[in-house]
Amino acid sequence: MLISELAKQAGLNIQSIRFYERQGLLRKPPRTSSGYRAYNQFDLERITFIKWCQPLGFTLKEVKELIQLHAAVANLSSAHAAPKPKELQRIICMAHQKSADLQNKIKLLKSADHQLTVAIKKLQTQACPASNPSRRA
Amino acid sequence: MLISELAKQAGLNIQSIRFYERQGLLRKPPRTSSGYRAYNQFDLERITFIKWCQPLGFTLKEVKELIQLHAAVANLSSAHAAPKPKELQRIICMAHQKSADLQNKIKLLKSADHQLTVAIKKLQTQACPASNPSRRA
DNA sequence: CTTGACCCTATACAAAGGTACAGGGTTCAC
DNA sequence: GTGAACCCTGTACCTTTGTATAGGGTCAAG
Repeated sequence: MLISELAKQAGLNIQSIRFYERQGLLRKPPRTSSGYRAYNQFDLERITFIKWCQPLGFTLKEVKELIQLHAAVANLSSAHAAPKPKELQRIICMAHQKSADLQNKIKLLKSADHQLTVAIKKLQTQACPASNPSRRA
Repeated sequence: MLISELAKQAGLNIQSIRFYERQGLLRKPPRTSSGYRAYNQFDLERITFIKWCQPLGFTLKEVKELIQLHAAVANLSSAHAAPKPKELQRIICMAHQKSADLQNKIKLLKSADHQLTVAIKKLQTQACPASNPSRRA
């Protein structure tokens, strides 16, 4: 799969793919005889993962860490090339940190949503003062 | 309150305050006779609000919209200067959109956190294979 | 009446995350 | 064998969200 095909399937543009490669989020792919990047399904999945992470508020740097984390877990399953204990501890620590961050963010978002919901109710009372829903609903 | 006092109380630097003013997130404050910006408690609260919004993933542009929203709701309470119906509808619509965004984001974050938790468990099994907690815990 | 700690404007720079363009090679169909 | 549609590298540029710096005015203490 050449770069434009990957871009099309992943829904992002060619420049961004090369940018991700420079940032170390995508591997340096093998090249065809004429020097064209040759991608596979794995690269597409990687981009899908990156695009999933971003709206969650992870920076590309953090996504890179998550990819390492994922690789470490995958290695457990494949039962070879397990990381050294120290490295593993670092990854676990990072994962805990990310989890705590996520939970905190969830809490804040819930509170924000609650406040927003209250605000909407107030606004709607104002918007339709004639039809008071509390009377018959 | 001069700008450095506000900066200190709000926990952000002077340049950022002027930047927010340029972006329309803070009002253009009245000036002293020598041209110094004169702030009050309202400005401090505004900054507190901005800083609360940011970790929730709102851009400054969105925060600006939320401020409009908040102003609209505040006007309801003070029972004067209520916005025209059309404007009010627009604000309600925006609020609904934001609420939907928030709920979606919460869902994604929960799913992400779940996956992370699973990953951590797997890693910990690997990290301490000798002490298997499922045996006695 | 000078010195230090403020304030002002304007402009430049920074990091993140892309996006576009210039200048040039490759491939394939006609 | 030439034109369109690809690909390459390198570099420049854009937006967001600030931070820093230059050049200069203000104010209060000593």
